[in-house]
Amino acid sequence: MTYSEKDRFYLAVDCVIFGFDNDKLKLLLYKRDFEPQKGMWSLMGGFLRKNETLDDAAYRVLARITGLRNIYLDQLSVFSELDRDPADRVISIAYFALINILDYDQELLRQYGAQWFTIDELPDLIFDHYDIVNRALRRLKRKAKTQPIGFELLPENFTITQLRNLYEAIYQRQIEPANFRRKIMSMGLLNRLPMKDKNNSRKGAFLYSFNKEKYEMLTAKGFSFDLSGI
Amino acid sequence: MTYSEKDRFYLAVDCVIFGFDNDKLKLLLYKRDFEPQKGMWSLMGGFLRKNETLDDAAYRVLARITGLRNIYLDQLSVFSELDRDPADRVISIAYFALINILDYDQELLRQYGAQWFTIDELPDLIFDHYDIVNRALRRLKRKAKTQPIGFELLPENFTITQLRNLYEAIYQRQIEPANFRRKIMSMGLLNRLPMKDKNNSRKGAFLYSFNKEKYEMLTAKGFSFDLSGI
DNA sequence: CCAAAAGTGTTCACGCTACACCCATGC
DNA sequence: GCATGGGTGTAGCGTGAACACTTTTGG
Repeated sequence: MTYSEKDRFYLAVDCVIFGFDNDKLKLLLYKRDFEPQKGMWSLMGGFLRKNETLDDAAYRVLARITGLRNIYLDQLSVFSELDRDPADRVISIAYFALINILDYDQELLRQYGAQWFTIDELPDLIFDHYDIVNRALRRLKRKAKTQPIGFELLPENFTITQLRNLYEAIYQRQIEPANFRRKIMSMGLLNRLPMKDKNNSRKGAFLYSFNKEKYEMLTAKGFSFDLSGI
Repeated sequence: MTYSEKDRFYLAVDCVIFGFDNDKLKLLLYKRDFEPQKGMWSLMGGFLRKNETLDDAAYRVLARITGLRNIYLDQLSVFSELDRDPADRVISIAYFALINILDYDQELLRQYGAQWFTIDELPDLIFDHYDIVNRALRRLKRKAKTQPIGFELLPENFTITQLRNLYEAIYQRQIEPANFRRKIMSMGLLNRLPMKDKNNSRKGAFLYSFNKEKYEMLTAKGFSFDLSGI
């Protein structure tokens, strides 16, 4: 081999999996099932294998715990501190994933000892996983302003109020309902459905779905999703 | 070792090195000095070693070609396609670096066959390095709006016009001089020096330096650098 | 005095903010 | 008919865009 004299390393992917439940942003964690630190809470992860890319590995890990494919997944960054894993040198590529919390496979979660935690009530995590989560949160906040990734966290159909609650959870502050509604509607990316959700009011709130095709069409024409001024 | 049955991989860092020369954004490339593709233009790179972090490796690579330390350096992303390097599976962590083009060590550059290229007149590059450059450019455009990284590309002292030329090069469009000046001055991050630069006008333009201490102080108080509305 | 770049003033339009107000409906 | 969340109207303010204008000084 050309590079045979060079060092080689173990590579892992670790996934920060976000979900949104009513009005709280949540994180999916699981109890690590091998040494070291077996039994501690951890991000869902796994080692990279010879014949897959890092994205492949991340999707594999996610599918294993959630049973889901076609999840929103984004590479976050690499963590390579020498002693981040006390057992051996492992370089971790962190990913962050957004999933609709209602979609996951309950049975799989139980099997893996996985659990959803509210973002500001996290347990202790192994290694540098807490740093990774913080970085993922920063990334989520940044990206949610300029890309329509929020919809990945909601069910197919949602009310404007639900959407606003999601952004309030991400940015941890109140958003003026009237202005938020106008802003999001003015982009013309939501399809209004003929049904109303009457769980929260007598009047009922219209349900909407995100028009991904229109978003892609507009994006190709130079449109940019932008909620920075909310 | 705990993980002995797992696969291990070669890891490389590749650095996208930006510089700014008068009114053009430039990239530092070098002629690859080992097989495969020896003699082709390439990003400056190297393999990760056992006892260093990825950041260490990137600084080592940069110091080798430029002779500089204390360079602005930022992790970009990981490239792990199976066949990106035809010789063997190598996973590359791309970095992007910003340097003041006047600072570099000419002798080292000559020694390594390195050369500055204008960003829109790049030669053919090995492997996926062109993709890496494109990603770095996008990152630079994004980051320059919300962080004062432009100053890394300029000499210690600069005129407002030079600063504007830099942003025009990054965003590849004209910026209204009057509005740019007001915007940048309103942040209060520039120290005006008692000297004028008379190279470009009879009247002369005041030189300024970036007040990093003040930036950090303001940032701690919640201030955000923001040129998004330029 | 004049050219040419540095730097200032001013108007306009647009978009966010804040808050008042109307709407629909189950009880 | 009234309480409740859904949804609309609107005045005011801040800021970017555009461009006219003033300043400085070497030739």
